[in-house]
Amino acid sequence: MARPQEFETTEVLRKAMYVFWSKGYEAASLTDILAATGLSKSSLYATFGDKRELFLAAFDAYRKGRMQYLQQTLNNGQPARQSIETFFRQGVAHSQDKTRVYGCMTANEAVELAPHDADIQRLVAEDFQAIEDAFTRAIARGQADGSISSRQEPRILAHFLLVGLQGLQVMARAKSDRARLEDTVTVMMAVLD
Amino acid sequence: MARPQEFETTEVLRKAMYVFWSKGYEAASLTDILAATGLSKSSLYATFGDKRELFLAAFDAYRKGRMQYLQQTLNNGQPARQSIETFFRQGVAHSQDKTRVYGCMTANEAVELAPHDADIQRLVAEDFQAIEDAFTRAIARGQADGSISSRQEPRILAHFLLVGLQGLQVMARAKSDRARLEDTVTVMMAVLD
DNA sequence: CATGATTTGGACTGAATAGTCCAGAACGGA
DNA sequence: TCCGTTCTGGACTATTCAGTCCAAATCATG
Repeated sequence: MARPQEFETTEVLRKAMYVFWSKGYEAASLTDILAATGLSKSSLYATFGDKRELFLAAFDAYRKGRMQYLQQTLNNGQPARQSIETFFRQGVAHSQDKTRVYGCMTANEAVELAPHDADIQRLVAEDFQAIEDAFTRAIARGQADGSISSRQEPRILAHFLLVGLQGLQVMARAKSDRARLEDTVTVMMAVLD
Repeated sequence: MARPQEFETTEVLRKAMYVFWSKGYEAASLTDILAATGLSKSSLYATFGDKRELFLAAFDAYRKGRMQYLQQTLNNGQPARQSIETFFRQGVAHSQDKTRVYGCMTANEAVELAPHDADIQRLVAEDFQAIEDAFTRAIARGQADGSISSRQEPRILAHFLLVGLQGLQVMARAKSDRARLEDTVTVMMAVLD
């Protein structure tokens, strides 16, 4: 029974997320975020609280979106090995798309904030764990469907893929050469044989 | 024929490097650096120029020191495979040492600065290239001395190790579990077989 | 059309930031 | 001892930062 909000909360959060993802927490000023979202300071503070709270909401949105994409790709109906390879190949392709943000926000925050912020460290660890779990399930499936011939424990292979993924994200963020990243994905996939 | 400096330039640079390495460029304030080095503002500005110049000098010192350590470890007289494994095992061990800075400064700057700073991007790329080159030489040596049985191109294996190294550095910076990192090193080394 | 709840823009604050500058201390050389 | 050069501490500036606050605009409801 009063004036309605002039913006879509989730849309604004998505735009703020891109700013944090692209620039990092410290380098993303409120001015940047206001410009990207088009909100006024009062609206932003009323809706999301302070910068840290906004960041936590944005990081949460990032992780949710990413996990959904990961799950979807790993369960796309193909044999597990191909699903995994598709995920990595698409990641490398995205890393060359100039319209996208380079790298992975979780890896960025692992580097920028985790060492000095216990809350972030926990969130990052949870996200790493979730990625590892998803890989673990995919690998177990691949060992069952015959697409993965390695008999190594799925969890160990999954952690290896997680580490490789983070490495690729760092390289991608530094705008590394695509062909080399592709070669490395090939080497990584061969570990599953 | 005048008053001498009261500090050792290289020692001060080393201390400043640790601040940047630990906190990142943005989060490392001049106040932090002055406290860590014990210098006054005038001395710091007179000796190193502004914050960016100081950072570049510190980053340079980091890369030099790190490359020296890498070369030394990769050429420690053992068969190449063991040299490489020693390098990774020591890296994981260091990542658990609370008196040390977590992670790798090059990986940190790849994440924080490279996407928006062409100079840093170039320095990071050069450093990655230098690491890859060192791995390439070690792998070629290992294929010659029989310790590495994979006949895959040394450069491709080297880039794989580089990506794995960056991934381990990210995980280490987020204080990941040591046992899992060790398992992943084992998987990575198996790629050389 | 009037009321009242809610949003919004923008002025404002206090703290922290990088960087400048200079007066005076400190010291080597004569 | 004195001179001249260099170093050093700290005051100072201008800017940017996150965050607060309130008056005015806005809109659903009656």
